[in-house]
Amino acid sequence: MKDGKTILSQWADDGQCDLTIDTSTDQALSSTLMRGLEILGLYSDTEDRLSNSEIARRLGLNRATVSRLCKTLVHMGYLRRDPKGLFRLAPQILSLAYPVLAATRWRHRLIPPMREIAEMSNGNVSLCVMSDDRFVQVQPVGDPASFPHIPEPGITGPLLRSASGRSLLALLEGQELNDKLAELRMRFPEDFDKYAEPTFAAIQRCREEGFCVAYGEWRPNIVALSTPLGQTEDGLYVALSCGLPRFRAREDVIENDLGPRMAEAANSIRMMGVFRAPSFAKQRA
Amino acid sequence: MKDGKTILSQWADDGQCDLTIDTSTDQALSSTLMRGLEILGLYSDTEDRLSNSEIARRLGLNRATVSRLCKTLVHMGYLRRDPKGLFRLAPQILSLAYPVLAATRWRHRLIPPMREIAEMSNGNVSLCVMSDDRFVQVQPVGDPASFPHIPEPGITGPLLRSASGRSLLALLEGQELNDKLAELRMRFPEDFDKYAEPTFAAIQRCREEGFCVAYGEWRPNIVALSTPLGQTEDGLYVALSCGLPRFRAREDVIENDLGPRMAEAANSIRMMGVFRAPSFAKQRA
DNA sequence: ACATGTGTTACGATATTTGAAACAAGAGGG
DNA sequence: CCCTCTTGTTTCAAATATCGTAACACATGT
Repeated sequence: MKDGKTILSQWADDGQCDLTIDTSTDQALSSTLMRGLEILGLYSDTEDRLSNSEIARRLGLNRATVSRLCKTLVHMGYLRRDPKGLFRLAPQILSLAYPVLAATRWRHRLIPPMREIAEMSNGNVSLCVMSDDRFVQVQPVGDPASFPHIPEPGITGPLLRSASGRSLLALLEGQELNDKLAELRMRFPEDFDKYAEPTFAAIQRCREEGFCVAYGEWRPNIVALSTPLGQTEDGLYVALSCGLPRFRAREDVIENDLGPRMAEAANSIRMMGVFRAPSFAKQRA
Repeated sequence: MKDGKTILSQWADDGQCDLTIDTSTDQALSSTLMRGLEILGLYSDTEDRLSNSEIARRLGLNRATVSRLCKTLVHMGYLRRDPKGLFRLAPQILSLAYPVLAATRWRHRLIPPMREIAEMSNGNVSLCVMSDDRFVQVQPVGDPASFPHIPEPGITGPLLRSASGRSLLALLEGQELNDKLAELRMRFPEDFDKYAEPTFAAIQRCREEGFCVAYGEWRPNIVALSTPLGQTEDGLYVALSCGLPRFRAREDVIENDLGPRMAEAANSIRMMGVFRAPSFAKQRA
C-alpha cells in the first residue's frame, strides 16, 4: 500500500533513535509502589480471585513480599479476602476511577448515536480514549451476547494492533505523533516491527476515509472498525469503535457500508461541539 | 427511641474491647505503597489536577518523595501530566476498576426499576455495595441536575452516617454485624460516638419497615432513603438508595409514601433472584 | 503417618527509600 | 531590570523500610 508507505517513510526519515534505555532498576522509580500496582493490575474479568502464591508466581516475587503487599492493599480497602483466603478486588477500587468517570460526562450524550450504530451493525459499540500507550474504553453500548469480553468501562488494549488504537493515533499530528510512535517503538519493539505498517496504513485511511478496520489483529475473533472523533477540552483523544464477531462480519459490508456510516456518524457527533475536530476532518467537511 | 436501644444494648452487652491499636508505623504494612495509593486517592470530581507541592502538603510528605512517587505513577500509566505540569488521573485507572464492574453485571437488570423510582421521586437513585468500612455506589440512575455531586460509579461514603451505609449494615447479622461495628468503632471512634444510636435505629427500621432515612447527616443538603436488597452470590452486600435535594424533600411524603414504595420496590427486585434475601425480609414476605 | 502446598511472622542484611540541600526554571512585584 | 518567592527535579549520604531466608502453623491429600 502506498498510503502506508507515505507515513512510514516520513517516520523513517526522522531517524530519531533510542535514548537512554536504562529500563532496569531505575533508581528514580519506586519499585514497591510498582509491585503493589502490578498486583492490582493482575485482575481481569476472568481472573477475579488470586492466591498469594499465584500472585508471587506471576510477578516473580517472594511469597513473603506478596503477603505484605497484599496486607497493605487489604488495609487500604482495595483488596478483600474471600472465604477461602483468596484475594479479590474490593469495590472500593471504583472510587479511584470515579474522578475519571466524572470528568467524561460528555459520553452520556453520545450514547444515543452509539446505540443507533449498535443496532444497525448488530455489534458492540464503544467509546475509547488514549491513555499513554494504550486505549481505554470509557463507554460501551450494545448487547454483550456471544462476545469474549464483558463490555464495561475500563477495558484496555494496545494502540498498535487494534482499530481503536490506530484511529486514536490518527488524531495525533506532527511532532506529537512522532513522539508517540517513538515511545511505542521503545516500549514494544517486537509489536512495532510487526504492526507498524498496518498501523500507518490505518492512520492514513482514517484521515482520508474517516475510519479504519482491523481483522482480528488484537482479539482474534473480533473484527473492529474505528473512527477518530477528536480531542476533548481537557485533552483526551477520543475514538468511536465497533466490534463484530468474525463469523458474522462480511468484509464487503464492513468496507463499503458500515465503515462509511461510522465515519458519517463521527461527523455528526462532532457537530455536537464536544470535541475539537482533527484537522483532516475539518478539511473534509 | 426504644428501637434504637434494642440493638444498642445488645451491642453494649457484648463489651468486646479494643485490641492492638498499634496503628502507627505498622512494620507489617508497606508505607511506600500506601503513600502511592494515597496520592491516587486525593483526586475527586472537584479536585482533578494537583501539583507536586499540593500533594506533598496534603499528605505531609517531602516534595522530593512525591516527585518520585508521581514519576512512578506516571510511568505505570495511572497519572498523566497536563500542559502546566500538574498531575491528573489517567484514564487507565479505569482498567483497575474494570474487573469489579464486570463482576456486577446484575446491576444492569436493576436499572429499569431504579428508573421508575427516580421518576417517581424526582430524585437520584443509586445502587450501593459495602466495601470494608465504606459504601460504594456502583450504579446511579437519574438526572444529576442541581446535585452537589456527579452521579457515576465509584462514589463512596461512610457506613455510619449515611442512609446507604446503614441499610447495608442492616444486612449483616449476628457476629458479622458485631465485628463490623467493632471495626467501625475502632477506625472512627468520634463518628461512632456521634452516630451509633441513629445508626442502630436505622438498622432496626430497615428490618421492620424495609427502609431508613437520613436527613442530611452525610451530605448536608441531601435527604437520603435507602433499602437493603441482599447479598449477591459472590458475597457483596447491596442496597438501593434514593437522594433528594433537601429543599424539595417533604418529610411526610418521604416517611409515608416514598419510603414504603422503595421497600416495596426492593421486594419485587428480590424476586429477580439476584440476591440472597436477608432473613428479616424473608420473614416479612 | 507422611508429604506437599500454602500463608504468615520473625529477623538480619541490604538495597531502597528518604529528606536535606542544591539547582534550574518560572512567576510576580517593585 | 533585579529580586524574591515558589516550584519541580536531581544528587547524595544516611537510615530506614523492604526483602528473602528460614521457620512456623495450617490445610490437603496420599
